[in-house]
Amino acid sequence: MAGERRRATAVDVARLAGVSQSAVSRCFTEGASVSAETRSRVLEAARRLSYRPNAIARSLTTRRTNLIGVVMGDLDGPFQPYLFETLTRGLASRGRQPLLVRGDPADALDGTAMAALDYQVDAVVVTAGSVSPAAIRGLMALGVPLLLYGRAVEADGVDSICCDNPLGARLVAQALAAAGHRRIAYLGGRPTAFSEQERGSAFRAALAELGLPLAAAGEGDYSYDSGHREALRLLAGPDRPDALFCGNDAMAFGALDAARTALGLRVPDDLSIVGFDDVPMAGWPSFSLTTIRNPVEDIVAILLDMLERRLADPDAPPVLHRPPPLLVRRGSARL
Amino acid sequence: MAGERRRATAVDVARLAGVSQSAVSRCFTEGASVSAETRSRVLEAARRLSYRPNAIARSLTTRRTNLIGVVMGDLDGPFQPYLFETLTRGLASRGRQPLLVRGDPADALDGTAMAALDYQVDAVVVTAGSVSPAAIRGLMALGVPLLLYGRAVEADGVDSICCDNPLGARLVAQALAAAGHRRIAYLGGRPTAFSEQERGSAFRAALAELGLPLAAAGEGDYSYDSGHREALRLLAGPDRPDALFCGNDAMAFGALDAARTALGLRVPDDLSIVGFDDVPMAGWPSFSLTTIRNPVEDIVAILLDMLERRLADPDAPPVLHRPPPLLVRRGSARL
DNA sequence: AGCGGCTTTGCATACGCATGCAACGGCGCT
DNA sequence: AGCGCCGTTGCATGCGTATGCAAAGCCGCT
Repeated sequence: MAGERRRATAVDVARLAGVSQSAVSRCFTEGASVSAETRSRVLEAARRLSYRPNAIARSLTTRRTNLIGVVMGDLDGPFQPYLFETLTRGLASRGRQPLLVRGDPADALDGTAMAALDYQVDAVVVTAGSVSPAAIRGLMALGVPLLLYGRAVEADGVDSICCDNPLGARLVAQALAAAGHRRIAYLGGRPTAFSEQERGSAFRAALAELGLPLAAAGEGDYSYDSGHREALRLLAGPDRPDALFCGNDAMAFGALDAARTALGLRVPDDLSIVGFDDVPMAGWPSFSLTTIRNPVEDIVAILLDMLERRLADPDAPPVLHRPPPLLVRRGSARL
Repeated sequence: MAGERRRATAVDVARLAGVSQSAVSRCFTEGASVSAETRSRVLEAARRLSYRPNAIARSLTTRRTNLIGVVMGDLDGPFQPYLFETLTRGLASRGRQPLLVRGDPADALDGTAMAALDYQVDAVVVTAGSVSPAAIRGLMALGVPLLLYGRAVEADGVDSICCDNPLGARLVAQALAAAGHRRIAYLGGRPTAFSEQERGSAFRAALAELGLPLAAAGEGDYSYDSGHREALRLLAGPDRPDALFCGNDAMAFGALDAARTALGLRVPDDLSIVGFDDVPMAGWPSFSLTTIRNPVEDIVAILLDMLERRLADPDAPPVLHRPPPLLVRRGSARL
């Protein structure tokens, strides 16, 4: 019963059920022509042999693996796991298998990573924030549908969805200005990240439009540690900023800890801190982080629809979605 | 160049290079017999056609997919992503592809989850904390090597590795008692989880040995929210505990927030809080959580060795590892 | 009874690759 | 020159499944 050395094949089932291998195959193929009696005989035989169709062999003839390559970077911060969780659940619920492709280190996709694509994935979804443009081109050259999350690219057969970063940055600038902050600082993430490029430049532009200078600027890497470190630097000087906008929540948490614990500042009385993403942790009382909500669930839902559409018609025109983010007011900013 | 409708096959490469398909295959097979000249001609042709061997087709004949099924539950807490990250990196570095199998809901593996196993994974690694014993048996019946993380099971062809939970729980009990705590409470995780069963009973036993009563007990589900909720309940009564041991870090964070923010308690002066796992966040100043270190990196390293060993010899005797955890003293407990 | 149309079935083949086997060629040896 | 050996190559086949095609069976109809 347990631990057969060799898994049963369709031929084994066919023999047991007294039918041809084709008949067995048809019993496991949606919409194939089989009589009710044959089907039940076959299914019974299959059950007795614990037979399940070999997805690998099947995909060889159908030219569909049902595998979706998911390119992602580190799961270090709180955001990536949240996104990954949502995405893989969604894929599973649509009957697709996520196949992990590790990215990030050096922003390039090395051999090990690309090896995953040898499994003939039906499509590739890129969620890693900083995959180099060269790597993206490499993926495009693969001749496989490509879905990009978190960046906007215009190219044939490439769909992308990316929260409206500039809008999010503007919302923060306007809210801070309206609340009377005058010495506003910005802590950016990894400069190679698309989201950083959009958020940083839009925030600067919005401040300029409002007639406010940028009091100080730091460069982190989207990690808690970098947020902590840069906040210490930005807040140490004489003209301490009265507000700090961080490129993501993880850095905002680091900044929050630095401000309160290391510098003894009161948040939001002495300093307003605003993040970006609204990860689940942002709502924890320890942080109560005011932030921009990156509507992950909505985005993933749309992404999955885009995926199905693209799989159904590889030649469909490329699509770009930019869902709007939202300012979530909690306790870390005086707004 | 970009976006060929059909990927090049070994036959295409063979034609271009003027050799047989076998020769092409051998050029991509480690240790096969090919002359230097043929190899370079073939590799050049392969490059021009962007040819990469089809891993699916290859596995059909080699009977090895290089895919490792990874059964995991939610990535909600801080621990699972940390573990998953470490594990998938390790797998990738050994040239293996993780194929995700979603578990948890109802502790069972539903059809969608099992479908992943139709891809002929070479082995299955279970990391989900609460997969029902029935589901485990189902996996064993698959006839595929099974590696269990976080639980101990004795069965042929099943290896397991699991941090020494009883030892961890004892360390906490002893440290709390030695520091003079007398009203010690315990907040357990999901009762169906193996780790909870070990931690809970060992903690109770250790307290009893030390001659201390269990001041109060709560039942959470390993989530931050449940930690918050149960802490409020446990700490509300008249004889407030002076120490609280939580079944994992996530619940400890929730308890910490509840104690400090909602109840206005000073930690560790009014109340000591100890967690289990030592996730990266535990070191953040906001929490500075005293906790038991679950040596994830070491465990994954051992797990990967066990995996290789098992793949090399499916009939090797089963192995059980119980690496010892360690008490990490930070600021959340008066020890 | 005879016929056309529909459903069900099996046969044969293809999917892309790895590999056993035999054939071939070059080499050093006697 | 003749022999045997080894490195290299191609041929043929098999992995487990899906599917086009034709044969077979069944039905209701005239």
